[in-house]
Amino acid sequence: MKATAIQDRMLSAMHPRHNAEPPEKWQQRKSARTRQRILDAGIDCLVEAGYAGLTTAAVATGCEISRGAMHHHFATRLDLVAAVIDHLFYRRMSLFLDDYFASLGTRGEEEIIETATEAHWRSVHTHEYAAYLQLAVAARSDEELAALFAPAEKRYDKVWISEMIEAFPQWREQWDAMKLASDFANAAHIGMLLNEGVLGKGERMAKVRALVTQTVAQLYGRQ
Amino acid sequence: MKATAIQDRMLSAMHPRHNAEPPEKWQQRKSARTRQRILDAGIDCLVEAGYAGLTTAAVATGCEISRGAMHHHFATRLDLVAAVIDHLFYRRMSLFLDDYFASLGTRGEEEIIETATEAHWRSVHTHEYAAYLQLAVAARSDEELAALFAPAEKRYDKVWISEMIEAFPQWREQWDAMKLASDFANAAHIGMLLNEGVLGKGERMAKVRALVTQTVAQLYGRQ
DNA sequence: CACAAAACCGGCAGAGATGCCGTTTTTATG
DNA sequence: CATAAAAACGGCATCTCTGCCGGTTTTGTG
Repeated sequence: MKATAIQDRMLSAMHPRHNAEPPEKWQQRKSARTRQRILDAGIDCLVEAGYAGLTTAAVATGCEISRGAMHHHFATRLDLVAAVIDHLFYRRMSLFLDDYFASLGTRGEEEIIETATEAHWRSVHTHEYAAYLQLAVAARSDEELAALFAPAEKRYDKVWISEMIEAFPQWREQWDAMKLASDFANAAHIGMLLNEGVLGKGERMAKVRALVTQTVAQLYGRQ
Repeated sequence: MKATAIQDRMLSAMHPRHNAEPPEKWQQRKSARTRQRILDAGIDCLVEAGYAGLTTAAVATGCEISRGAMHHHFATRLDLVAAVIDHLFYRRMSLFLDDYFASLGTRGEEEIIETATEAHWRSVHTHEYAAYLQLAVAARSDEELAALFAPAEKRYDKVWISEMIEAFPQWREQWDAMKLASDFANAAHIGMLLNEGVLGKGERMAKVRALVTQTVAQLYGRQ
């Protein structure tokens, strides 16, 4: 299906080895598997204990390897952080695309904007997004982290925009509106997530959500 | 002027001793002054090094007192954190009100919504808001902190809503729109702040800002 | 002025994280 | 099977933060 092609292209742009064939030797596969487990554990650490909790010790414990093995894959904490960041953006995009394309099939073409907006709102509630939030805020007060995080974030944005344009060539006249709608929904949904403690998950939040969705729809000239 | 009355009422609701007269004895005044310096240094620490950087040692260094004196005022780190949270919300509201009422005078009554929205956008860029953001995100992965932060946040929200209503009794028919607009602008502006790394400070951000302001205005039936 | 109380000082041990390194186990190669 | 290379292991010194505590200086009181 076409969705897969778009997904592959976007994910390849996010991660060079996205659709590379797995290595032949068992040793290399094992190493890659361990590396993945480390990165997944890193995301867990971020969600459960924040950026300060992303320690080499905690990650090693989290995926049940020794600190020695940890050090074999990532010599310093910052090496680990850099790898976690890449892994995180890749997974974030991957998960969103899976959910979006899956939900596309269940609704009509005329509801595509609502579908996309709702998928984005769901994506904000994922494990991966929680980890992203921790990094984004930590990067505001940690130059070392910011030096790694800012470029990754910009790359994610670039891939997002360029592929959004390629995915909807028929909406050429609305590309500007599309970009603005994306920026707007993105900002609004982060803010709503952060204010969930005050807004709750009931009617008060629903009203804000409805307003955001409606504003997005208006940008596309709908009502 | 009337502004001062509203400000006093709101700030009193945020802080019991808002307009209490300063203590007579020099010792108590000195103690209170030191306490203030500690809390201000705590906010600085949050901004510069995040919640993990809000350490007793760093704060003591920041306001040039000994760790002993620090311990005299706040026995444990958590005591300090609790006090910083209260201080922070108080200052956040205080700064916003100062800015808002000051800018009210410079513009016409018919631009009151734009004035308020712009004041809020400015408030998001303050030192205090940066510290708030660090706490809000840290609280998502730290139960001890959340136990202190969540109630403070809810109290701030409660004061905000009730006083917003008292401040604009003539808009009785629009209270619901007012609350929604407040929630919406709040969420949007946080999100925009967090995405500043991607949106930048130029035209791209300006477009989102304009969209938010326009959406708020529409809620009040304007446009 | 004497005495008490408050405010402030700096050192100590414990806990946890970091980076480093020598060693052992597992897998690949000739 | 022998040997090399990769992967995983766990201990060590160091650093920082924490909580605690005995001692000192400054301010208040009779």
